[in-house]
Amino acid sequence: MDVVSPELNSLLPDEIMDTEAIIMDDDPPSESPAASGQSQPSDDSPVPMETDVPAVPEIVSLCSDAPPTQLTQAGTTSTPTGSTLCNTTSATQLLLTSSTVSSSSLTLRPATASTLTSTTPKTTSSLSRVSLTSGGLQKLSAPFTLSANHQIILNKVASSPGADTARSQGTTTTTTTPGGQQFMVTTIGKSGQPIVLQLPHTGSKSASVQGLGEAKANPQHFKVVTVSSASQVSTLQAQQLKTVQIAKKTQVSSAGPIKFVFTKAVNNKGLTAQTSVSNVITGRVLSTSSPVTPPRTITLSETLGSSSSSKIAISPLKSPSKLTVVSVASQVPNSPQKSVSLPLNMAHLGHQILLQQSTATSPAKTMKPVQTVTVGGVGAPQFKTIFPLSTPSNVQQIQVPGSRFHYVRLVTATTGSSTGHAGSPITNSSMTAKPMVVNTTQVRMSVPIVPAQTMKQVVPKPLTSSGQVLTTQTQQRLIMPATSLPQIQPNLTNLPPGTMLAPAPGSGNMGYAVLPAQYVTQLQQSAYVTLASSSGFSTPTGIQTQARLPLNGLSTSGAAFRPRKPCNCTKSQCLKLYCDCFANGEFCQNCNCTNCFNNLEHETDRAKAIKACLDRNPEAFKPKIGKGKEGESDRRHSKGCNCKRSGCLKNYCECYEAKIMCSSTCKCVGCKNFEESPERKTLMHLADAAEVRVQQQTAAKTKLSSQISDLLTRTTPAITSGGGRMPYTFVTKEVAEVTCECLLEQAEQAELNQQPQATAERMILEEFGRCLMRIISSAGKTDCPSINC
DNA sequence: GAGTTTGAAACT
DNA sequence: CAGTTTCAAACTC
Repeated sequence: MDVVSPELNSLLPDEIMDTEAIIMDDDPPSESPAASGQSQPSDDSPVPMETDVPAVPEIVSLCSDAPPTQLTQAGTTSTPTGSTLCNTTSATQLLLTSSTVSSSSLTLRPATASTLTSTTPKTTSSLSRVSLTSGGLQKLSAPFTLSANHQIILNKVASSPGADTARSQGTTTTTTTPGGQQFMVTTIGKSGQPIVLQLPHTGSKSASVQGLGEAKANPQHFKVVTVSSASQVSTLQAQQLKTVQIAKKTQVSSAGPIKFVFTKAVNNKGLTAQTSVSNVITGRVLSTSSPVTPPRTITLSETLGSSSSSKIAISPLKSPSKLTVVSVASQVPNSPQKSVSLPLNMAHLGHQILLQQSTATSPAKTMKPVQTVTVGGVGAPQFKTIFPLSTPSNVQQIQVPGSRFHYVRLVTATTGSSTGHAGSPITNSSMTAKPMVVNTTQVRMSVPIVPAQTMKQVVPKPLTSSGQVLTTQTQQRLIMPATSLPQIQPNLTNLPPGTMLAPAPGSGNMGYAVLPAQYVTQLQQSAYVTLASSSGFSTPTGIQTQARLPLNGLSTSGAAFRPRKPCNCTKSQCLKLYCDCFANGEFCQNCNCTNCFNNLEHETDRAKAIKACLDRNPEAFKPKIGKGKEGESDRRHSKGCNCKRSGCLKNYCECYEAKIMCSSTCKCVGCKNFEESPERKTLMHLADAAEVRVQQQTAAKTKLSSQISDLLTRTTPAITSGGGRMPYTFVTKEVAEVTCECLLEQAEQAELNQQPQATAERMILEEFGRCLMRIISSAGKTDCPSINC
């Protein structure tokens, strides 16, 4: 069974791995009776991450739109398709992402998809259709408990008979459908906390129990994994966001594995009934791919009128892979727009997040383009990543002085109905399980990005039919790096800025492509984008459109970004910090390096290299030039230079190169890079003078160029018109004849006077000079200059 | 453009 | 942690 191993999970940060939020501790018994009966109060206070998201009561449900105090329709456990998670309480919403591949046996029909988010009683009936290939009964085993109200309670305390007892930190429950599908619910993190999944009522299906080992026999697998959490701390409240993902594993079908991403927002603190809920998916999608089919990622997200958004993420990769998807918000139609501030400190998280953002006023059926990108060279491992089709308006570039990176602020294109408030607590709209709205304008997200340049070595592959992204999501998404890379995991926060971990084929748990954020940006600008509308599921007005965007990022506005100097590495394979590209968390592109491994084709090696660098220096990928101590406004080198011979007045010195003074942190010898240094002042003056010279030269060139252009403009018509002719045009046949006569006359004079030959030649030349002068002088006077000897 | 210098990174 | 080696950029000619 391809499940996140406990060892791997144990490496995940607590912020991510903490599944406490799943527990419905705060849920009133009336709201989740089953949960109350099974759950255990958690003494562990959630570890809020450095975010500003107000806390929201933790609610885990498998479908939305449940009235605030009303339990949702309970169903059978037969929906490994994970179709619906009903939010039984107001606080937290489990965002379901379901996916399907059209070519696979796992087919999700529009009608089915529409029911995914339906919270109405119809959900139950429609869910039966939602079941992917198997509509059979589900087997539930301890600690998988099916409550009376059709809630699946995952008691972490209890261990599944078939499960490995060593998994003390979580339990895994496998549920198998009659059709052979198997879906596993595993809780990662702290034990003793049940997870309550409230399922819609399908009526005819009973739960059965199956051990973990049985899953292997099943051709298809669903993996529900509580992957990670992202908590955000605001001045008011803190919120933990967790993700439950279900990955469907097809055995040998043409379609690749299908990943179901369940997103759950975990609230640590209770909120008022009208507090909106924000969902953030920070989990990983565990998927396996068929060895034959190309990677395929399909994301389906939809929001119905009063339902929460559901998403399906299918990413059949060639090998077990992980994809972190962050769902920031969903929309709340038919309800007052409630905003949720989800500041995500990228630096803190060390992740790259693909922000999914909903438009506040758009109907639930509003589609947000989502980009699926397949990258990798020919024959190289292919990667699929879901990217939002971000409009330029959603990204604000931020210039950080001294930073070698460019930052962007993801901005929500909120509409007038959006009522986002900075720092405002989350207003709960989950009482009705409505999609949540995130005002990302408040997202304190700094994602270092890099100029979107054409990838020399890695070119996004055009999507084929298998690489489409179908989405009904109206949210902007952030893809967070997969957090399960053991080697990198301990230092996730120190990954290269904007790094995203993407699944890498054939590398098992190592299979991650550490994508520079800029690459994502580049992909966003260059990759083919498949636009799909969820309305195809919910409304007839929906359209599915595919738009091909230019592959070359240079053709986009992103090309205007800072061009990076190409490296010339020869021995480091561009996997050492010697390489500026690598040190900046960038892929090499348009470089002059040889034997370069700093690309997606060698993502495994690259990941190892990153890990090695982080092991040596956890700060390796952090900007060296940062803010000084508190009170110091000047930038300063975080580590300081160690110059010996340059006097810190050459670009060998990192301080000087960064145009900053050396500080006390420097260990340089003979430093002259300080404020009062006369050498430095001289250099500065020289530099200023040089700059002035350059400017003057530039201006002169510009002026000269302008004059030449003007001259050509003036003279060109003159040649044909006769006015203002070029000088040579005055040397007509007549003029030449006259001139020759003059010269001959001089020769005759010299001969008559018996002048020496030298004198004769001189006389002739002088006459020729005079003739030329006459020609020139008369050029501007008359059209037919007369030359007289 | 080739060769040298330099200092950070990597290694021991 | 210090000393040495490696490396690529900066610099010089």
